[in-house]
Amino acid sequence: MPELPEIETISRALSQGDNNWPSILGKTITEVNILWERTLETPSAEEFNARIIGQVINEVGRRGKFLHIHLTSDSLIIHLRMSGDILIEPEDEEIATHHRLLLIFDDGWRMAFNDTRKFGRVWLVDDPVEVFKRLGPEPLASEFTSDVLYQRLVSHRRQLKLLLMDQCFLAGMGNIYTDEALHLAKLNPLTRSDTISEGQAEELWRAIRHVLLEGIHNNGASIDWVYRGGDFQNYFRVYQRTGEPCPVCDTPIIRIVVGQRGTHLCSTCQPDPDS
DNA sequence: ACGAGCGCCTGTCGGC
DNA sequence: TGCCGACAGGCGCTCG
Repeated sequence: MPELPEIETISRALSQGDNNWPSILGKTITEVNILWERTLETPSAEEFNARIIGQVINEVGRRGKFLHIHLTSDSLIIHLRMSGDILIEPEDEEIATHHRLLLIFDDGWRMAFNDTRKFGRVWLVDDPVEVFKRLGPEPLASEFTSDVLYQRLVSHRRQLKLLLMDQCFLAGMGNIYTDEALHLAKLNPLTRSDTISEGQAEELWRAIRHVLLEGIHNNGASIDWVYRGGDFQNYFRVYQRTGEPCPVCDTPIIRIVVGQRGTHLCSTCQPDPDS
């Protein structure tokens, strides 16, 4: 799924409420329904049940692409992977086909983790660092400066696209926002990270922050069945626009494969580093 | 250190 | 119509 802007959108919708549901802050978890056991990364189903019941939701946040729900004494951490979504619904509603985990609250509402492809994972831990320890910087944090990005880029010799999508390098970028940022920065996805200039790193830094903020502003992107709240898909410059004109120069967008992921670019704006 | 290949899953779409 | 491969917003693992 969902990349940083989509998780941020969901996080805000959970803590503030939205058109379809109230805020979940202050609700007490009274019952659990585990519909696909492998959704639980840790702990076991039995321990999950025993530990989470009775805990109150105090805060909802985000780290990279992880949703972080702060409970009375534990952290409930959710990764939506490719097809996950979170919905708040009345507790007596019929259970949808792809619901994998339900948390039932004390006031008639429940939280559903819906995940068609079953790649999503949930952790219940007392210390969130257990899950977050390997993550790179938050791209929207003030500490993540253009110079930090430059230093990190030149300390590796990797293709830009693969590095930007590596969550240890930077937390939150996925296939869509990486393609969009590289186009905005006029950089080819195959460019080796150690060949980049300070000026190019600054352009890339601006582009990353620009596309992420643009995504958040539009409540994320909605594709197919996945998170249906946002509009950003209407503003894609290159992603899934193969054959359509580049918004900058009208050259048809091409699709290549980088790291087994479909990659969209303009061959004029983002010339191949080897040619 | 780096990147390719594969597994994990379900669903849709286009070609034959 | 049915079948079959390609592809889909992610990531962890193994293997050169």
